[in-house]
Amino acid sequence: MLDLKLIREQPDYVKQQLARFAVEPALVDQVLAFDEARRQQLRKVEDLKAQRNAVSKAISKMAPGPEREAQIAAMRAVGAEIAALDKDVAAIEEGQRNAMLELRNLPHPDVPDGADDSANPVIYQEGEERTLSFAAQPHWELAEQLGMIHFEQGVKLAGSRFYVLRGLGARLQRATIQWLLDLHLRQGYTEVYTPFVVKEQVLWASGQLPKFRDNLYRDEESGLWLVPTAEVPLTSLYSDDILNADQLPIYHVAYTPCFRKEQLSAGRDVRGIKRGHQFDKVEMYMFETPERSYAALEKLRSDAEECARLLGLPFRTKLLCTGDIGFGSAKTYDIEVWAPGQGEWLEVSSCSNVEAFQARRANLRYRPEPGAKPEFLHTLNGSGLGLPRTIIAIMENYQQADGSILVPEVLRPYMGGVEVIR
RNA sequence: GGGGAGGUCGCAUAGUGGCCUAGUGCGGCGGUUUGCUAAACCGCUACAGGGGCAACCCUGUCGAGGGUUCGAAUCCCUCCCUCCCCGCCA
Repeated sequence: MLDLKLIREQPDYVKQQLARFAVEPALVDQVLAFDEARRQQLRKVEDLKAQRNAVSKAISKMAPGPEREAQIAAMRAVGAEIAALDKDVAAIEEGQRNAMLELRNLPHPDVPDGADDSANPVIYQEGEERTLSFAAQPHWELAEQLGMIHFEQGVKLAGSRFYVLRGLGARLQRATIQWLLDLHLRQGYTEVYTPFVVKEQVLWASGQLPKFRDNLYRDEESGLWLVPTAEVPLTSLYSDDILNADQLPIYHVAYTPCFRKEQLSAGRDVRGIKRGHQFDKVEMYMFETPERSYAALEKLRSDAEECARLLGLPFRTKLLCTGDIGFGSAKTYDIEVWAPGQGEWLEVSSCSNVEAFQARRANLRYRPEPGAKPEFLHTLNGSGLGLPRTIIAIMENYQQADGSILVPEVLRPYMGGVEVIR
């Protein structure tokens, strides 16, 4: 959610920034109209309430009689008026909130204009788009030959875009998760294990709703939704709280499965495990002061890059342009690893500073100084890393001419010392 | 699933229709006093919204939402959560 005060005070600036995303300026005017109407009605109803409070108090001290009855009758009328105005105000506030929830975050000055992902500049790269000395196989062939992934069984259990990991395939994923978590602990994050289902409000807070409604699984009976990323529960960990400045920063890391319907990308990436309805991810999440949040974004990015580096995967980092950056984000880096079997760069991490966008939605504040007014804090999120794609890159980069796969050195202790999958 | 007890200010508690502008204690902050510390004493002690240049004033919030009433922490309804007892069970 954007700062209402900013919209009120600099509507033209807000419109101009939103125009970079082809957001209609009328949406901003709509918010302003609601705001004006709200204050107008509020003034009326609050005056009436003050009057009623004062007269009611006077009534309590009056002796029974016609004068008292007259005042009670008068207040009965005022009460009816208040009820009508209260209803009015509530409707206006709901309209305003709904309009506010539809507005995306404003971009950081660094964010370049661009139509789509092809306009994201590469700002850093380690390793290259290498080819192997033999004909590289895509991961779905390698994994099936080695018995690491069973695609048909996944379909049998849950339909298309589900798969079963087996043997060293399952173990490789578990080892990678474990290693990633341990790495992030060393980098200064506190591990968190959250529910994998959440209330609807939690999805509004992180900004998945309203935009991704069709991409989320939910249970009608309980009203609970399956998380599409750990970012969702992590955002609301401290919602409605007021944190003390000395508690900040808070850095969390969480492993969760992620559930996405992927209806929006039906037909894309149907082979292999690149895009499934269920996948695992290790996610980093930061709660920071506004002054430090951009320094924290650089740490987040560097911590995510370290994952790819230590796994020995060629990677590059892009700065997302206006055409590709997420709804809530002010600035986002994507980290991609090279997959020589498929011959493409795979996005394995997306590191974003959403500034106060989620904090406002989650009512998440901190007190800068003892006794000072609470302020919204900044939150950041970044994958570290997304599992299936990391596994794809490991399999495709570490494949041998004979179809076996070397286990990256850092993972071997987590694989019971297994060095080669064959 | 059944039965019972609860949810009040950071914590603990008081409050069964108007004396609540939510009291008291603890903790916390500031001050007085003081060689230093402590004690004692005094004051402050939430969040949101609206009005005003400002001092300040007003509105709302006692788990949430409705209702009754001139007036609700207090009465009624629904829901959520916590604790205890019983039953059932991966």
